[in-house]
Amino acid sequence: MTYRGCMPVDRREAVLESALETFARHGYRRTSMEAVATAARISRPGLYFLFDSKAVLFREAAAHVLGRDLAAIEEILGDAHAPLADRLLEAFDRWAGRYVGPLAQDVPGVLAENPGLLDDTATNAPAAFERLVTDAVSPHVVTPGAAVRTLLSVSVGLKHQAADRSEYRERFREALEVVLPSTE
Amino acid sequence: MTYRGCMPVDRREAVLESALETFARHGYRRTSMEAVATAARISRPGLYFLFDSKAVLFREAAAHVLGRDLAAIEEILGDAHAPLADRLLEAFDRWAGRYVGPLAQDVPGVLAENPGLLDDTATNAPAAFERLVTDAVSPHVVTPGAAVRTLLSVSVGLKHQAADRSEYRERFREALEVVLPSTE
DNA sequence: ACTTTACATACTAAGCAGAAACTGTCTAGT
DNA sequence: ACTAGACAGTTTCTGCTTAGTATGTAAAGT
Repeated sequence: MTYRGCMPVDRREAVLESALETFARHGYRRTSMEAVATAARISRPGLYFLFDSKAVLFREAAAHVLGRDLAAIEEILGDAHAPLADRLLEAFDRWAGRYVGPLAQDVPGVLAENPGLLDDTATNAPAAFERLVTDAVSPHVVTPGAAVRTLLSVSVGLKHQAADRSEYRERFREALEVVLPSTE
Repeated sequence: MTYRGCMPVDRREAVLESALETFARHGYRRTSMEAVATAARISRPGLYFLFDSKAVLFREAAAHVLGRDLAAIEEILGDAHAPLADRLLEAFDRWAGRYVGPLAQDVPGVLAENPGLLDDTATNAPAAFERLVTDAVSPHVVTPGAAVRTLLSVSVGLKHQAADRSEYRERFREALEVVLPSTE
């Protein structure tokens, strides 16, 4: 967006990513700016130089990471060469599967627990994801809306049922075979 | 089991049902034996006459209610006249849908929060439900296991997504249409 | 087959003061 | 374009005391 710095890779982005990681690990409230600064290898006043407050930092970190994920998902789904089921599996894995399991840090969790801190980008991200998936599914299925809503429910359910990411992927692939009747 | 009383309807059963209702409303820990006794319209020492301890009462209440539910579900699914989708909708509604929403008391919740208090009947109830559903689905579907596991994931997901029971039912019916390709 | 009353023991919730930690800011330095 | 250090004001945590409540048992009654 605007000019921000002199580093080869924008420093703000690196800080945003490590910040959300830290927030996700311990929760928003229990994560101190000191901890975020240490994880980003800068000083705490330096962190306040980059972001006006803890709330702003969290808001921007959430928007940044969700934006990245949605962009990656859009690219995955746009690759018309791959089979639809494969694209959907990778899209849902990126959206939800990678956050499944006790080892994974729960990014969606920390976002859900602090809805008041999020901006429109973050709030609308789930709807944006649903639209991306619907667009990808539409050409292949008779009732895309119902199919996508069902897949979203499966994903939410698996997030609670699956013990880890690989189980999420296995079970979601199975669901895709059930929901997409021999597409292709 | 042993001889228990003189009432036309076994008093223990009435107590068990009102007890689980009370436990579900406030949680196990925060429900006093006094509250259970009052809800059952007996005295607290009278409650101890019927059940040796609070833990035993909870265990038996859970087993009793789950047994009732599974019996009702078995009957619903066994009615071969009704279309499969209708039977499945009613079965899942009874198993999960009726507990969706802020007004509903969360029986599954209080069971999940106190796993150490449950006996085998209660612990095995989810597996028993899955078997009942699988048996009902098997004659109509090529991959019954996958279809049932998917429906279970949808149900878990909807429990978190749906605002109330009627939304659960609508969305689950939609999922049934997606999963069961024009059965019948 | 229960009820009422009562009791010992254990747990838990409430309040509260002191300690600690956190946020946001500032200054001085490089 | 930052770092180091420090500071005021506020929020959170900790340990403690005390009061309230819960469990399980028992006695006596109907």
